[in-house]
Amino acid sequence: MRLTTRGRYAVTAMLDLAVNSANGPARLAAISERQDISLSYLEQLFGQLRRQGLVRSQRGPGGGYLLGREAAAISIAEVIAAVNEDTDATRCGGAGDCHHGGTCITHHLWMDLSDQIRSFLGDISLANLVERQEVQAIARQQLTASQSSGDENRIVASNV
Amino acid sequence: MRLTTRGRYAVTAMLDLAVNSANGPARLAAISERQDISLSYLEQLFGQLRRQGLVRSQRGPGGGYLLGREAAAISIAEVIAAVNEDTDATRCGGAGDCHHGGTCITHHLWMDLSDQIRSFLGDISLANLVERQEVQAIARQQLTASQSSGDENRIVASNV
DNA sequence: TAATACTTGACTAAATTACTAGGTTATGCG
DNA sequence: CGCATAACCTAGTAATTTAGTCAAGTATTA
Repeated sequence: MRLTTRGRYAVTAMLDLAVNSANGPARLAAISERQDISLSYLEQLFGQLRRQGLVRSQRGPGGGYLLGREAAAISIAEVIAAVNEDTDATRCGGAGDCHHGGTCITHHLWMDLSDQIRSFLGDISLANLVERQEVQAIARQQLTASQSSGDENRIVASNV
Repeated sequence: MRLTTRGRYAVTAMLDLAVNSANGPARLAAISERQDISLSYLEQLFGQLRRQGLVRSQRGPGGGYLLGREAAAISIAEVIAAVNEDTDATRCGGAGDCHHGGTCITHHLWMDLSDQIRSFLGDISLANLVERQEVQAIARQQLTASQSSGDENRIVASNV
């Protein structure tokens, strides 16, 4: 499990898609504009997302992308894994002969830790994020109505 | 929070240190040999770890590194953050003016997700890992005693 | 004082990221 | 039909990061 801005772009775009594809496919150009991500870069990412079945595409005018499954059935872990090529080539390619003869305990350990993270992110769905986003948006609107400062108030439900 | 092999190296080395510094400082050369990580690369990583107070160094003959705090008080999140330079420069540097005037909801969302991961990894300590490692080692020994295949049997307690 | 061992900095090859450019297919509509 | 629209594909590229080397230091202790 690798976690970089690339994964963030993917999650961001998928979230945008989840929100904006309710009535018909969403165009990459629109997502690009809304989220300020390079269109061609999005095309690359969505190519990978499509190959993983996370999105479906509709070509031609009026076309665009739709979620491959319902938002509740798409986990953040899947999205990130889809664009990160999962290069888990860890020294000993799972064979366990990575160390001076003995099996490397370290490798196992990290693999397990990695699994923990994967399962953690696997429990968060796009739907969860949309939900949270709406909660945040409402909270923000209410906040804006009562005051006008530009501070960064973190009003966030801390459990996903 | 970035998660790459660099972080894995750091966690691996810190785990080795936790195990092998019980009776006196551990030399980087020994860690390098045991974990098969380049000595000079380790030096870089430990420079950062030391600056964050995660390890203490003892110079001269018989010197080496010790944990900066007890293993139970060092989280995986800290170790990873220490070597990853925490480049969380996310488009809008926390100002919230990243989008076409409006605050980018996406940014907030990702920040929160990132916080979730951070707190998750923050709850796992080096001591937890050592503990698990020992459990695994015992399980492996027992396994080896009963059979002699070279398969990858994952006998792992799934809760950290 | 000499050996040991950490410290620092500069430097490098390879990989990855983020992005651009330019083309090709498919599809709906006038 | 033909044209605009959109996905799709490929190649290349600058910037950054990773992973590592090399070569000098500096501090400590036997």
